[in-house]
Amino acid sequence: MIDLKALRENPQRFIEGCAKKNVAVDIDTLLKLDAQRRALQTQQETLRAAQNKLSKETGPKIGQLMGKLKGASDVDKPAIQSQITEIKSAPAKMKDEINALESQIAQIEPELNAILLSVPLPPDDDVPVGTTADDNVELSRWAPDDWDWDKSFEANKGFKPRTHLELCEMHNLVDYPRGVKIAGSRSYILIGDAMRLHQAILRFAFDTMINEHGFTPMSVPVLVREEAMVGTGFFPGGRDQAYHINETERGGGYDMFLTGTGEVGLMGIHQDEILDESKLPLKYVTVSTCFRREAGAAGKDTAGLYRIHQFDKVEQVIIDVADESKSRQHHKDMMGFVEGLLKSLKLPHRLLQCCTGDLGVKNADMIDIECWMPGRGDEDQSGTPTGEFGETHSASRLYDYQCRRLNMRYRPGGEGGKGTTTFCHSLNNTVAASPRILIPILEMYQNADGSITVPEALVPHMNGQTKIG
RNA sequence: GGAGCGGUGGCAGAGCGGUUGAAUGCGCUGGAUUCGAAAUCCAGUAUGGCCUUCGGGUCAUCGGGGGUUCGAAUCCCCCCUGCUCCGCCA
Repeated sequence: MIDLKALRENPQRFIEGCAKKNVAVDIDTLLKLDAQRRALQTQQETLRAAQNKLSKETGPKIGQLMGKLKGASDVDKPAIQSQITEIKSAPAKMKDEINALESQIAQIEPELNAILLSVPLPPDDDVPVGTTADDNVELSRWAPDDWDWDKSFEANKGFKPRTHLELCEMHNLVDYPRGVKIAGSRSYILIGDAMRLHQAILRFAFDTMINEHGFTPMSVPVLVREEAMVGTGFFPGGRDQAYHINETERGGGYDMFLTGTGEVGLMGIHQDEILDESKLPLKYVTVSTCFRREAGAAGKDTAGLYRIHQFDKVEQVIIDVADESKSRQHHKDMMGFVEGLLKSLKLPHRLLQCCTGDLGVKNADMIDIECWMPGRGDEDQSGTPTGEFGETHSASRLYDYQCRRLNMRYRPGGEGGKGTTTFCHSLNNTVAASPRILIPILEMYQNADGSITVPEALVPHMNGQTKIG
């Protein structure tokens, strides 16, 4: 959520932000509703103040008269009674006026809040303006010494690549038909060494974050309330993408949603809290199962392990003080952790600066990390795929957008400090999402005979196994 | 699933229809005392919104929502949540 005050002071910044992000939000209506509400609120509060003052005076009077009434003779009672009625009538009349104003405010608020929640965080000025993923800009790329970007897979390795689909079939690593039988389209079953490899990469990524980068490991809920989805910024915009469990109809007090990323659980931990500044930054890592409906992706990436409804992901999150330069540094650090991981796996990859149109509502900046996947992309004349980058990671810098929604704050100056409470900044980045990351691993580590070498870094997590097939 | 008891400020914990935004204690901040410290004493110490001539004013908030009342932390209803006991399951 953006700061309504900031919007009032500089609406142009947000209007431009919407344009850059290619998001249509009616800022004018929002400002109009906000002005209306404030005017009504001021009126109402003035009346309330008068009412409060009055009832402070009438309270004791009524008490006195009530006492009198008890001891009064039947002759005097009606007179006292009418006095009480009269005293009561003045605040009662004000109450009607206040209620009328309140119902006017209540009429405005739902629309105002709905618009406010959908106003995107303006992108940072150094994010290139663009409309689609085609406008994203490559920042850098890395490959091990034995990989030449200018050459095809075959020229690099001396044999034609098999796609991960072919490799999985060859070694009986994935069972799609049975996955679909159980759970419908985009479902799969990882078998044997594929499941071991899946667990190995997750464990390797998780351990690296904990042991080398000082992140605190967490297990968080993946089945959450709507509040957590709204708080983290996935709702209302991404409602279609989440699985919805209708508990209300079954007698529950609220519905539940399956999270599409561990970010929701991690960020939800400190919702509504005022954090101790001396304990910041908080660095959390989780491994969790992620659920995505992939609505609107019909027909896209239907084959293989690329776009699936359920997967597991190691996710990192950093929560720190509201300081742009610190946020920027964390962002770099978090990408550095991932690059370190990919380098130790010897996976060719690149950093891709997402353009404004590809950022999503909640990010000021987002950088994707894409791994080279030899089995993707167009085919050459001989029917061999020419390879393509595929997104495997996404690093987001959100400033206070998420923490404002989550009401997550800290007090500058520490406990007992004099500063006013301030919304924290938050960032998140994938560490490893599997099985998608298995695609580049299987394809890059395949040998001429179709066997797959286990990446050295993962061997310890595969009980010493060095080869598949 | 049934029964009972709870949810109050950073924490602990009173209040159970009328100057109670809330006693008291702890913690924290400032000051006094001291060569310094401990101890003691004094003062201050919730969050958010709106208005502001920037001195302040004002409204809301005692788990959440609704209701009763001139007036609700306090009474009623619904929901969330914690604990204890019983049942059920592992």
